[in-house]
Amino acid sequence: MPELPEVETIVRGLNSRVIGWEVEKIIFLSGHLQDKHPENEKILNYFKGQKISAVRRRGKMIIVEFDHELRWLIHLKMTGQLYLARRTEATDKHVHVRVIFKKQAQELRFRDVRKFGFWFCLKGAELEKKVCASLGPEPLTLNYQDFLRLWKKYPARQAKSFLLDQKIMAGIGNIYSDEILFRAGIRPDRRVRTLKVGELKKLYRMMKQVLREAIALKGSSISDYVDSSGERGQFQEKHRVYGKEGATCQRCKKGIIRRQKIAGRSSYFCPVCQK
DNA sequence: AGCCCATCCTGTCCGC
DNA sequence: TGCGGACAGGATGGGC
Repeated sequence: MPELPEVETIVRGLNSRVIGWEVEKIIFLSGHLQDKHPENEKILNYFKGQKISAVRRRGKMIIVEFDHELRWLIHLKMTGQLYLARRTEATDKHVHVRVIFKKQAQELRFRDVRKFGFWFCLKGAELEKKVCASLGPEPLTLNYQDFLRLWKKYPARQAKSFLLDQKIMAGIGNIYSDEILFRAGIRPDRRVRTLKVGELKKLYRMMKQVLREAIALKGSSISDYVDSSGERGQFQEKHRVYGKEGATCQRCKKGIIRRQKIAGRSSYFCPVCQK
């Protein structure tokens, strides 16, 4: 579900509110998180009385830090939500974790319909090791020289697969890869090696522009996504191709937006003005 | 190396 | 109204 702009929005929202909040109690409401990570159960008590010192994002992962070395590593995958709600507000069967804070009417909830998401506790060093081993650089802080190095390293990849692979760059998912490629005028199945300098520059520029605009509009809400206050994003209104199969292309007014499985995912593009 | 597929899970939507 | 199939913002591991 959430990609970089959505996760960034959640992290910013939490950062503006929960810093210094003291954990009183953590309640796991369903077993699947502990089944996958039994250490969660063992170290639960460790967080009592601890204050949140920072909430960070790396790719699509959320990291919650405390004043000691144990941290939470959270991934929302397809349908995960992480938001603040009043303690008295009803939960449904998809809420899997509740974090109660001392002297706070709001609690932090982790809700996930499809249960693909994870939430577990790691020491800082292990967490950094795990995250660094699996994630490439952040697209928003990547400079053009390093982007060119990545382009040289993966010549045989399809452009879509290049953008989607978290080991190459971390944070872009199915929606934003399509929106970036549309704005760059590049077909998702173009081989990376065939991209000309002008196209590469445009791809780099559009990657940053789309992600920044999406963050400014607090992400895309297609079905499940809500931010840390339970609010929907607005960037879905700016989508030009994602989910628009059969529509006339807004740019060239000639092409009909096509859906095709590329890089294992439904991909939307204009067959006329994306080359 | 890179692509495709199935898999983890639940819900929704569409056609018959 | 029911039923089956396709599909969903992610990531991984196996096979080719």
